Amino acid sequence: MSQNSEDISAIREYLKSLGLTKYEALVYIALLRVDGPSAATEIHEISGVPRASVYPVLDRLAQKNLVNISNTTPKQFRATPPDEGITSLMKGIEKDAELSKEALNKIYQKKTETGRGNQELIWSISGMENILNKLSDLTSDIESDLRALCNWQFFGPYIADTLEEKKIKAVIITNSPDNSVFQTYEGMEILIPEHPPEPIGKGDISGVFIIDSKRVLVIMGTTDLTPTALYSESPGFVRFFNSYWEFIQTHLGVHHRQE
Amino acid sequence: MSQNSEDISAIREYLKSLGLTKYEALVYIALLRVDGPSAATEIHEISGVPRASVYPVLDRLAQKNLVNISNTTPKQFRATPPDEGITSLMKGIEKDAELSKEALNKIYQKKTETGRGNQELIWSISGMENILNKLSDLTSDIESDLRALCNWQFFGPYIADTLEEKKIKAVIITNSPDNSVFQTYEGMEILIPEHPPEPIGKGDISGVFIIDSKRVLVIMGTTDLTPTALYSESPGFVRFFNSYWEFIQTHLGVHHRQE
DNA sequence: TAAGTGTTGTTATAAAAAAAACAACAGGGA
DNA sequence: TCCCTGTTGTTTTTTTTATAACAACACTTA
Repeated sequence: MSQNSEDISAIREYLKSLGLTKYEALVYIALLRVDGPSAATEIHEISGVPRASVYPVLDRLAQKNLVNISNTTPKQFRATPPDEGITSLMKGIEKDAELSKEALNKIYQKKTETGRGNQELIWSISGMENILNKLSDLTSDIESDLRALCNWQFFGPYIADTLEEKKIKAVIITNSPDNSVFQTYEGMEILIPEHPPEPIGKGDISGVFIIDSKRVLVIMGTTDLTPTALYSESPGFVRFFNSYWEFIQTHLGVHHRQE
Repeated sequence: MSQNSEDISAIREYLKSLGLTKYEALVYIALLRVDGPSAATEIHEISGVPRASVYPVLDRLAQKNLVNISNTTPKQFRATPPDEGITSLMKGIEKDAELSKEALNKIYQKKTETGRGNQELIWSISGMENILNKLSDLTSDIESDLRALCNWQFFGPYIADTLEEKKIKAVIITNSPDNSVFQTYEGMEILIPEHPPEPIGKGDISGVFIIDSKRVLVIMGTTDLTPTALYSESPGFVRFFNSYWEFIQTHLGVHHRQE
């Protein structure tokens, strides 16, 4: 067995997300490593979990359908295969997700019609995943047009994919990663300035997305730090980035234009 | 607001499955209840979470994409709509589930071919969900035939649905819930004894499933207790329930036969 | 057959970690 | 000056981990 402790730590983190304690994860991993069913003492030896603690841990794993028990003397324990076990765990979690969604929507929907509120605020979003989720939400609600300034590498293919079906008019100012061909659709225009503004030119995870001329998402990040984004419908904010975008379009010289 | 503390406790349990602490759940629920964005002090008042604790909680919720922050003075906080927020949470969990499945399968697969092991052991399965999962696994792996003795109400439609496509020969001894028509398929035979054995006759959650004449699942439960099942490939176990089943078939008199 | 030893399963207790709860301080704005 | 906001530190509570102890059972040996 070439299993090392780094791998086991990583697996433990994944299983922690699925609701397993450290001991539960260690015991389940140990059972998956052995050939056939095992007794508690053997599990203790392989997993490093104290022998007396192994018993309640195995009971909890059985409740979670990750272990089967044969009531022999000594008891024998067998791991549920990962595909079956993890699927079983996920079923329970998905059910709770569904129930919480319903219950929370009941609370939230009472407010939806009344609170249009606060176009004036600027919202921070942090973490690449959260940012991409927001971009996804915005593009799914898009009505008429998109103007963007961004790295093609990080955002280009996604935008082309997403907006092609809707026939949304899009103008993208972007860098040229190399002389490769851009995937576009009719109605999508690509502008490549001779001297792209610095974050774009440097290949950072940056972008300005102006949706329907009234909503703006600005992504500010570098390839080595956690990116942050700002989102707002505030007219001042929109105006600022509108003019920023227009400035880039008109003053930095367009080196290449592709439709 | 007619929200009571029972509802909030239930929602908290669901959200706990999704990895939220008590305070995180309370704050998110509070934010969903208010009209538009709120300041930290207002959240404290509505949620009952101590004011000083609200800040780190809100930071963590923002990391989880459940809250957006506007860095005004005082800061304003807004809840992500439940659909979007829960979906976002689930994405992370599903990713961890997938990663753990892959990593665990790597460990487990090294053992699959070598360990045929322990047809002799009898495995206990407890909880209706876990039992149904096992039945599902067994029926998806079925090769030639099924004999069963069970309540039609609990198991009949499932079996008919599942095995119809495979054209598996099945013989089911069951009770007659009333004079309703059984859903069957060609190759599935229904036997209804005049005096069904007691658990079956009483309508308990009981059943004997003999799969391919070499694997047996026995479900023992009543409608008011948590059911337990036994599963084994042990020849002795299989022989016992084979003969039990044959005895029922030949001695209790068949009152009705339907193909 | 009885005694001794080792194993198994269970429960209780102690220690550590995480979450909840509370206290206090500094800075900013009215 | 007072109040609010944001932050940090400390204490308490809860949960998990780690350890200790006991009873019962099984096996071996004299």
